Amino acid sequence: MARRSDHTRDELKDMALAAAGEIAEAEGWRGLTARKVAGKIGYSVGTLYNIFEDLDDLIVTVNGATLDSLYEHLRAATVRDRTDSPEAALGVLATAYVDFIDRYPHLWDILFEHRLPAGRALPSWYDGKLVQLLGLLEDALAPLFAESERADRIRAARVLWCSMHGISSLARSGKLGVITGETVTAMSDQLIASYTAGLRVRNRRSVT
Amino acid sequence: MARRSDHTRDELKDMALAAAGEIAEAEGWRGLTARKVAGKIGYSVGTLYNIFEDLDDLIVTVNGATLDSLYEHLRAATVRDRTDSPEAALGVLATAYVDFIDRYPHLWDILFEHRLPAGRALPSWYDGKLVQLLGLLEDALAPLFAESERADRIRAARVLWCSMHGISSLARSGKLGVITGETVTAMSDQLIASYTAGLRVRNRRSVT
DNA sequence: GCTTGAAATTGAACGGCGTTCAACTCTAAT
DNA sequence: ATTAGAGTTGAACGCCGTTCAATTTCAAGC
Repeated sequence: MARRSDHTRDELKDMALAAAGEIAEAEGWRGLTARKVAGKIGYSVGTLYNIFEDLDDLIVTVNGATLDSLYEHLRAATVRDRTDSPEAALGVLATAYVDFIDRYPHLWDILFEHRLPAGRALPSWYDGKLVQLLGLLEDALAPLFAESERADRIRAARVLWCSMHGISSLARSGKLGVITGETVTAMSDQLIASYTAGLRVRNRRSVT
Repeated sequence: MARRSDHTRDELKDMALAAAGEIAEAEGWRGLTARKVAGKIGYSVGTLYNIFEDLDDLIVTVNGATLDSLYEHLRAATVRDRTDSPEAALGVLATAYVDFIDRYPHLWDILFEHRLPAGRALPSWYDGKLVQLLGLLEDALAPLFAESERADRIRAARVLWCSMHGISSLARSGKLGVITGETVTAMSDQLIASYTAGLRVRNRRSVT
């Protein structure tokens, strides 16, 4: 019931985000509550509402951090495993993507399962982080497109992004029937192989 | 507070499902509560818990009905719009799929957003409904595969199913950047065109 | 027709949730 | 020293899912 000045506003925000991430990863979506986050950082729930608009705002902020670390994870993989074909580059990204989900399954769940209440839009910085991620796919796809086909390349990157998301999402939710880790890999391999083969044909480039 | 025998157990179940569907479609995921469903059918929450194990059980049952009507919607479309190529057949399915989401957006949301608590599995009938739906895709893809390539055909159907789900899901959640209805169509068209083109190339090689 | 046991139904109660806000305490500028 | 304002608290509100003792009715056996 008083000013403490143990931490600055920014420190508080970072602490809350870290705490929320830990709770989410430990207990999943259903366990992430305002009271728990507040308790974990040693403040009352009122203080949490002084930092964040509401729980949705907190979760969206957590998701922003997850997007950042996903980007970093994928970028590191492309740097580590250099490739000489779009197929191989996409394979590296897909592997890293699955790997990320394996490492932070609940953070990934929250990233994509959380929905703002009707009528509320994601903050504007969300788009930037997305563009960054899609950029990795666009780079990988670049050899398949001419300079003038920018729109096609962007669309192809989005399609692949969505498709990978769909495979992972349905697999994780158990809504694809009996699924193993290998099934996911087999499906993403199949997706990349066939989709890029199709792009090559349609863009009239030789299959190498 | 007594036996009423106004309705049989099955009638009650149907009424509850219908009520839940209406509430869900009207107010979305966040508005679907046990008390509201009970109120809408004129019974108390206790009775609801006599019919369903818990809210998750009710939602999963709702989702079963949604899967049925999605199947019926897609099947009707393939019967209505006869086609002569896999590409066209998949186009019809994709259009019907988008159409279904447009008509029952919240039911579709709940179908794919709801997750059972950790450790609980979907009921066994769920798989059957899924197989039925995937069957539609397998049929559409049939001309692209030899009789002996059944596993490949099944996998291709699943990949397409997941991909369409990914596109729709990310579009609906606003997690794809600025998205219009046309973008979704453009992406699904692109997916079908390139993916099938890729399948044609790859299967021509392996078959001949 | 009466008795009786099983099944259906109720609603109050419990603990937890997100969210609000009056009250309080401390900081910093004057 | 005073004071304006920002930080902090926790009780309170109205929801939520879920449980269960109590109550009422039905149907079967007599």
